[in-house]
Amino acid sequence: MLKTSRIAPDLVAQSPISAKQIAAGFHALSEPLRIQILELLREQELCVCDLCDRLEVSQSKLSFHLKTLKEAALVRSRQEGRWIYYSLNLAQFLALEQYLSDYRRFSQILPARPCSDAD
Amino acid sequence: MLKTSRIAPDLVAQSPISAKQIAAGFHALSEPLRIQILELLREQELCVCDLCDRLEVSQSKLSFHLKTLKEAALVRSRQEGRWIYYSLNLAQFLALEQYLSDYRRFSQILPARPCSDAD
DNA sequence: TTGACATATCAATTTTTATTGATATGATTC
DNA sequence: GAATCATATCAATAAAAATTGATATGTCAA
Repeated sequence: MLKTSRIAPDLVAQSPISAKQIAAGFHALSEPLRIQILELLREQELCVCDLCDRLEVSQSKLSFHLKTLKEAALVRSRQEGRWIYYSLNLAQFLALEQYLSDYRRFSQILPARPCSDAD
Repeated sequence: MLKTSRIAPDLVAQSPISAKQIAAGFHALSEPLRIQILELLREQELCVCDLCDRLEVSQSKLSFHLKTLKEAALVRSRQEGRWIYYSLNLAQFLALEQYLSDYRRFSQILPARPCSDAD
């Protein structure tokens, strides 16, 4: 059985996510650099300059991808003085996870029917 | 608490998925028409001509997107006479779902640290 | 074995996304 | 307020993905 941990209280009871948000979310997850960014943010909140250093990419490039991630709601940002800290928005990860799990849980997978015999 | 159903026996114990497969999977999920295809396949296995009819899209276009989905292992195909039936590959949905759930389950989310103070 | 059908593939084009370098914005320090 | 630093945005270009129409491949039925 899948080892599913309990879900933290601040992650439950999200409003239903739109198809557009779903697509944006998966799109944001489909780029290697963005995945690297997310992996780093798993460990801790980071400011843009730290991400630049660790990933060895230009600031402008990073800014572009952070924007994509933020628009997809996968990350949040927070300003502190002149730094802007980025962190994961786990609620959105959960929303995408649940979208996928619905396939597994609610798909019928009927046996084949003769083609063009559909209702 | 999340209502997680038991996982069917044929879905467990997958070999670890590569980063490339993850990215390809999410990329395949990031396009509206491909999402529509998957939604239709949730209900039943379908041949290309049925999908064409239902989605009102050209055969060549559909073929292109089906290839993307297949390369991402989200769907399978099976030939029967001159028809090719497509169906969901739920194991891959599960793999992506688990990739996402690891974020939720194993991310630390430490409080901010002063920028550039990293080890 | 010919003709019709289902699907895949290809080449050309269009559209979308990403990269780059330069500049703008806004906060901080002197 | 001038200089500096962190970050965002912009315009131009490059690269990747999608669309289209045409053609190829393989199956079936007559």
